[in-house]
Amino acid sequence: MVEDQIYVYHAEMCKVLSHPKRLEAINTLRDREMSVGELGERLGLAPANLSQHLAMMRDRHILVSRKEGNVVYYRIANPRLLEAFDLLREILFEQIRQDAALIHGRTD
Amino acid sequence: MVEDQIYVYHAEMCKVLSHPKRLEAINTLRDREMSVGELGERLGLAPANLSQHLAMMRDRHILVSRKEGNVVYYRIANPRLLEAFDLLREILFEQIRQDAALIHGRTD
DNA sequence: TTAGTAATTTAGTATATTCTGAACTACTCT
DNA sequence: AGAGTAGTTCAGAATATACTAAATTACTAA
Repeated sequence: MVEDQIYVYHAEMCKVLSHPKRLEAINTLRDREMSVGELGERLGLAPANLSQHLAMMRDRHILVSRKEGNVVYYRIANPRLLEAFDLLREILFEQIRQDAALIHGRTD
Repeated sequence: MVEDQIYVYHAEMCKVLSHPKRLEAINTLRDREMSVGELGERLGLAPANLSQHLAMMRDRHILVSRKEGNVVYYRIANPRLLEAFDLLREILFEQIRQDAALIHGRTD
């Protein structure tokens, strides 16, 4: 079925989003593009490792890059992805609050 | 940092969502709860395999289960998760349309 | 042209995920 | 109690992911 392909594609996108440092990279690029060097410092990742994460996200069209001289800048390809990022995060916070309330015996 | 933990938690959630059959299960449970047997038939999964997927989603509070006699029913724990599911899917469709347009030389 | 810098690619190892079949648990019905 | 059914758990093999260090590419500037 062609429907199956949607699930595969959807799952692949989620797989890219399923690493803390990739999520942090996306969130760090929220407002502006950034060089690989600067991003590496902020995330605390070795250049080779970061480069692999970025290539993966570029391949999935999550990020786009441009080169200026010696420096490569990455930015979010589609700002709408941040909507999905924020929504899921909001749902998670809600869930964490509920779980915490359960542990502390609250019902509100 | 405590901020790091959010990324880890967010990433773990995405990891659960990063399998086509798990996504299909979520989408199949959208409107009503379903027994493991019925779900297995719909998804075309072996009982052992499905059971593992379901346990994983239950552990992450994506699904909840209830037992009635011999039969176990699963349902979506938090309907808001479907909002995130639908939003990401919508973004993906948009992206696929754009990629297709590029291949076919359109600019609209 | 040479030395240096930014980023990427490659190769290898360690770890995690997925799936299968067999064993097991919990329940029903006779 | 015994046979049957629904679902789960366990053990393993196959595959995929993540990270590291070393080699490589593309560029800049002396």
